[in-house]
Amino acid sequence: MDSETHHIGEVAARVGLSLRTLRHYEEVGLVAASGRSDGGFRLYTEEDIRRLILVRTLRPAEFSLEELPELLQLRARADAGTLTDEERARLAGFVDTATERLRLQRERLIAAELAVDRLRAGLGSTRTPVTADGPGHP
Amino acid sequence: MDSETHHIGEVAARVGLSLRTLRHYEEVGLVAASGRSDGGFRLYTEEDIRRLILVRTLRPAEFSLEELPELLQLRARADAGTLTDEERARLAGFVDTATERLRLQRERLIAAELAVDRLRAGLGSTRTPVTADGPGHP
DNA sequence: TTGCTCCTCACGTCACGTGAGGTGGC
DNA sequence: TTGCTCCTCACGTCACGTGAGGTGGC
Repeated sequence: MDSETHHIGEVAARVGLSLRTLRHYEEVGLVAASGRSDGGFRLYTEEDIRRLILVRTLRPAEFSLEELPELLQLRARADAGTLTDEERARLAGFVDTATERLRLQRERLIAAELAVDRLRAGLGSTRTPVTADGPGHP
Repeated sequence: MDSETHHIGEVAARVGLSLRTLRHYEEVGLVAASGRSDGGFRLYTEEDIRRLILVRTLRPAEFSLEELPELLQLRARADAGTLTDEERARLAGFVDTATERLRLQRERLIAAELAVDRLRAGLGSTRTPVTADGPGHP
């Protein structure tokens, strides 16, 4: 069961990452396709895809591709209920770091939205070199 | 008036960018210090600093350092009320692009926050390798 | 005069993008 | 057999980080 596999193009489209990004994730040992076809095509399982989605989802927390494997491993062990005290502390550290970074991102996002709103407002003041007639070409 | 200038260290601290970033922005022609001391120290005016803050604020909209000068120029002309129709259209394009990107960022941020919340929840289930006694070494 | 701040190279890094040239699969 | 998809190099890019070696300013 669960022998359903998928080619890289389909996976890239589904998870919203580029082919190059998927290959890069494999190069650096973050997410590898579980198998290969006889011809050498990468074959991704649904499990692989879930891992890719989790990685993509966590990216705004700005973890490097190098530290994500440990985080994913800790998460798996947490789900399995097999965390040691030390691992629990490590995972808590990741969560704290992520939380703080996301808080910062939210602040910056709000500031950026405000700035763009002001830009749009500046656009609104239709003040093309004012001649006798207003704007609006009938 | 307004002859108040500031050294790069003070500016970096105020705007929350690194020294290297400020120098890089000057290298690529995005924001240059208006002056230099006799000894060659960069001297930033309050106007320079406002420009830096605007750049930093707009960064979540993912404009490249190369396209920001045009955007800032258009904004200045919008404020001055001297936009041509073509410039107004360009600026509107920037605003639309920015708006869409920020919308995406917000979506991703929310997804990331949820994922981190789930990670934290996984931490909560205190289930260290269950022997007869619970956790907590006295 | 002592530090702390600043300077200019210039190479390194991270996360991919972008062809170049070649093959697999329905 | 024709395309479309995939493959592996391998160099390029963007936005800086990180010393190395040297000087300015209160």
